[in-house]
Amino acid sequence: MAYQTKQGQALLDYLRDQGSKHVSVQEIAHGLPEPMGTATIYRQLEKLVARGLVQKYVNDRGPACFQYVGEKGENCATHFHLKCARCGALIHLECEEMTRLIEHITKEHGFRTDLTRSAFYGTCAECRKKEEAK
Amino acid sequence: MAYQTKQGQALLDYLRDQGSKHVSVQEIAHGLPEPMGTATIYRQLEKLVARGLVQKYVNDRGPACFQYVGEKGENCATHFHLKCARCGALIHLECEEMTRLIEHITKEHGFRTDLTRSAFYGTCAECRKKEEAK
DNA sequence: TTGCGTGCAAAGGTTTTGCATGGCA
DNA sequence: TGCCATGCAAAACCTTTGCACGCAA
Repeated sequence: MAYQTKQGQALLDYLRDQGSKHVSVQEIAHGLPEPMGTATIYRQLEKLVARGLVQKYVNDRGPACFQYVGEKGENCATHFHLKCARCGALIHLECEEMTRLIEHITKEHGFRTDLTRSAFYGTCAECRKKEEAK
Repeated sequence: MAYQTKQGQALLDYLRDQGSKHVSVQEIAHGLPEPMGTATIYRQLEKLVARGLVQKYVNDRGPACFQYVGEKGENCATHFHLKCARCGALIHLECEEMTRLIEHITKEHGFRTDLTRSAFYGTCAECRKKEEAK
């Protein structure tokens, strides 16, 4: 049903190499060892997102970013993300308080949270220091 | 420093009438009593967002949405939002557990969360029922 | 009178789509 | 061989910008 192509493989390899970094389609196009059509990148990414291997983030400005999150449920579905609106840093948060809250929301409010698609936006510790220094 | 124009007033009135509903620029253009240039809508919205009266949400697909949130700190900065990825419903959540978590993140992780820009994405109670019924 | 706000049209950038061709199974 | 994937170019879309004119202060 789905063919295995060298483009698809190259893209997945590339994303995996980036670790938890967020990359845009343009960055991908420049970073790939072999040139690849933009349309192909978009179409492949769509498949990877559908398979749950890649996470898509949309930004207020500029292009969307993509991040490799590994096999389904392997990592980013079990913890939470804090995204700094100032420097763009993505902080992975694994803490008990968080887990407890998600459970609370599921049980008391009937809302099933999708951790791979949710994040808190705000200011990270680093940037807070910079702001206060001003 | 900032002029008061009838366009600006009309836009604010319109948004206030929509309550906590999310509307796109196109919906605004169609909903306003008097026609208004698209560029003006965007420019006015930018100002309202900067003033904290309006909140902007970017979506995976399609145009961004805007929501009236009232005077600074009046309401949506004090509680949290759950957004259903299936039906688009926006649920306003005011609960102690949530407040406690935000405090925890601020103190223990040094991250200052901006509640007006953060939301949990997932499936609401209504849609979960529908899914289970299938 | 000053200069910000408006409206139109054009530009800009990102993402999608159509279609002929290429390559996997 | 049958069909999905690719690539190119064009289209579609949302949003921003330039510029002349209008209007608030």
